[in-house]
Amino acid sequence: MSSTFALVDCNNFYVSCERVFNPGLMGKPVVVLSNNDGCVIARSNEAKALGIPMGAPVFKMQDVIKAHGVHVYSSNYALYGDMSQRVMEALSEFTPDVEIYSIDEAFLDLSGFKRGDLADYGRSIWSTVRTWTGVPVSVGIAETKTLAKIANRIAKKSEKAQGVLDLTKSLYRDRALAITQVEDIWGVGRSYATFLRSVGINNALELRNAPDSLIKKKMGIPGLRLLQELRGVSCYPLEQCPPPKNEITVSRSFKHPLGDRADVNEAVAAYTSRGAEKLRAAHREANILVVFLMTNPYHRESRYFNMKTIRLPFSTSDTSELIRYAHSGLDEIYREGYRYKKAGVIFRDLSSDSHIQTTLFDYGQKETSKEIMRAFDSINQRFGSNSVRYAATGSTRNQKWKTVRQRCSPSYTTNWDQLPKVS
DNA sequence: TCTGGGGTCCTAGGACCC
DNA sequence: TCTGGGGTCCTAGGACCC
Repeated sequence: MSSTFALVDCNNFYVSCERVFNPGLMGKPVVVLSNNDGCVIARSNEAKALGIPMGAPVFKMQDVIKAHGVHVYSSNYALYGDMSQRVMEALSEFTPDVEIYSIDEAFLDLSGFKRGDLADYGRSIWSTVRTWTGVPVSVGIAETKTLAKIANRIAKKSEKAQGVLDLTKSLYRDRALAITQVEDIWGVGRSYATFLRSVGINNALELRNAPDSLIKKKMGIPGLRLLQELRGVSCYPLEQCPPPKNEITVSRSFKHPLGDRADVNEAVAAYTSRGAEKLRAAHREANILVVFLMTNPYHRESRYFNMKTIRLPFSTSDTSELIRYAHSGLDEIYREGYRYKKAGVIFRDLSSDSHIQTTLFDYGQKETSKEIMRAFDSINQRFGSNSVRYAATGSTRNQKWKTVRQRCSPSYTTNWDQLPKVS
């Protein structure tokens, strides 16, 4: 039996979240910025129409923003994360087989459903999510995830589709593929798109009909899978419980470059501490710690990048231990005389925290460390993150490396003090 | 002056071992 | 003259996704 997937994707998600709590933004150009208010990472349709590209540095867009009164927001992840949960809960009403693919997208397995009813079902999903959460979505339905992506994209853009497109009827499929340019296909990025165009493949239909050997040569196994998916043969099944993480990264750019070792030390300690929290939340421990450091890559002169990989003697998620290793790695890569723009830590080769892998002598110590970490996490959970912190992360008043968010909306749904007020 | 963050998968090449 | 073959582990880098 062939499979059927629906892809439900929130329209301009971050902007839509802002609009739910500030309806005055409806119909107006709105953008949401990345950390440090650096780049544009979400745009309303009106902002797209003004030619503001995805990822554009905001300082380059100042003229357009001023001229058209574009509303600008810092990203408010507490709000978006919470809204995302509400959307996903609404989706789970329609089938238990939901894969949360990203903060604003989910795949639904609709394989058991009758073909003729799919579009109606899609419309029902569309209106339910909108009514329950206020967030507009698009729904694409097809035999594979890749085709569902294509259907979704057309559903979002076409007036006629009204937010829902069912491609399981082969009548429409070839036409849909023909109007989908190669760079808009899931799995085709800039470099593959350039290659495909260079061999005369310009849209998804031409790609589907291309010879396997040609694609395999340049795009490898993933390329072959892509061909199969376009032909309606599903290669990517629904993944409901995501496999355990293999890697955890915490890194940030600094608003202003740092030339002082003490500041970089603090930042690295803070990122390590956050990473250790993520490890414990995922019930994982790290065997490898990587610390890295870089100057501003957009500035040609005096560029520096370096990283140090450290294999830990045994796996751990203990904050103070990890900070010690991160600092010792930093010792080896830190060079005086540079102004650093970004640093980070990566935990690799993660193992489960359920088995204790250490020497007999360390056993008692390990138990103590685990208890301290449990207490640390539960205090922060109860009283808000950073209620207790490690001294190495510096005094909050002087953290020069701290990310800046100057135009942030309130945490309407996750903070009692910031609930929306109706007057 | 001002340019995000966090992931995954795949491939190639070197070191090392038997 | 003729200089093996294969496996594993690691790292780096490239490609993609949101």
